Amino acid sequence: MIDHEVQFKKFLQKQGLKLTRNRARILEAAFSVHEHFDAEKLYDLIKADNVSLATVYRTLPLLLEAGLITRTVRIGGRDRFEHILGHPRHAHWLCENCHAVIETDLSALLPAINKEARALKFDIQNISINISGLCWKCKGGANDSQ
Amino acid sequence: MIDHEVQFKKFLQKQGLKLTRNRARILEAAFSVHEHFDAEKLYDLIKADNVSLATVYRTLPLLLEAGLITRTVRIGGRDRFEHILGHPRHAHWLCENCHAVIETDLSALLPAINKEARALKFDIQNISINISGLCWKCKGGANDSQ
DNA sequence: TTTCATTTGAGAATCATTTGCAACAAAGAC
DNA sequence: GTCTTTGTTGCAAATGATTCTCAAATGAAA
Repeated sequence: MIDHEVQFKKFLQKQGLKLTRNRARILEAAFSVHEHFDAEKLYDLIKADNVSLATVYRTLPLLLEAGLITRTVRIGGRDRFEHILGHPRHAHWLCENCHAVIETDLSALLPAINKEARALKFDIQNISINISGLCWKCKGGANDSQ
Repeated sequence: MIDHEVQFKKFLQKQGLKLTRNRARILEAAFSVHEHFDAEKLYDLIKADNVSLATVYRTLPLLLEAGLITRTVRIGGRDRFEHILGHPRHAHWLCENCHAVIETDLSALLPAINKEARALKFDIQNISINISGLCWKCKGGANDSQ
C-alpha cells in the first residue's frame, strides 16, 4: 500500500471509517494528477469504475481533513484542489486575463509565516496563497487599460 | 463625495458606466462594514432602500475590478469580501474548529512577494493569503486529537 | 422632451455541491 | 457460515449561491 494510502487509512480508522475501494480509487486519482483538479475532473478519471460523483464529493472533505489534499484556487465557480505529498506547498499566481495559473515555491515566505504563527500560537494545517493580476503575456496586450 | 466614491466613479466612467444611487449605496455599505462581508450581508444593510440582491451581485464584480474591495475567505459556500481603502492588506488565519478569523499584517511578507512578482513579470492586483489550522484556544481543547 | 444606452427589480434559470434513502458491503459476534 | 450492526454508495431530488432574462425605469445628452 502506498504511503498516502496508509496515511488515509489511519485517518479514516481514527474516525471509525473504512478505506473502501472507492475511496482508495479517488485517492489514487487525486495523486495521479499533478496539477489542480476539481471534483468533476476526478470523476472523469474514475467513472469507468462505477464511482459516482456524489462519492467523489463525499470523499473530498475526508482527504482534506486527512491533510492529503488542499483547496487552492476557485475557478469558474468550482472548488479546485491539489494533492500535498511530493507536491511542495506553493503560491498560485492567477492571471485575470488568460486564467493561466503559475506556481511558485513558498520557501521564501515560510520563515515569516512560521514566525507569525508562533506569535499567534496558531497551529498551521494549510496555507493558501493566491495572487491575482496580469501575467507577463497579458500585462501589455489584450487588456489595453490598467 | 468621499474618496472611494470618486475612485469608483472614475472607474465606472472609464467603462462607460454610471455611478447610480444604488451603486453608491452598495459601495457605502461595503465601507461601513469593518470586517468580512458577503453579498447577503450588504443586501441586509440596504434592502430598506429598495436595492435588490441581484444588483448587489452585479455590483460586487465592479467594486472588485475597481480595486475597492477584495475577495477573501470563502465560508459556508459563500464568497466573502472586504474593502481595501484604510484597510491594509492582511493575511487571514482561519480556525477550522471555532471558525474564528484572525488577521495579521502583510508587511512581513510583501518584500518577498514583490520580489517574486518582479521575477515573474507579474502585475499584482490582489493578494489573498489564507492560513487554516487551529487557533490557540482550540489547539489543546475541543479537538482532542491532532 | 426625445433619444439611446445603461440599470434595475423580480423571478426564473444555472450549476456546483449536498442530502435522503434504499440497497449494499464489511467486520465481528455467535 | 449466518446474524447484526454500522458504515458506504448510487441515484435522484434538494439546496442554495450566483447569474441571467426581460420589460420597465432611469440618466445623460442633445
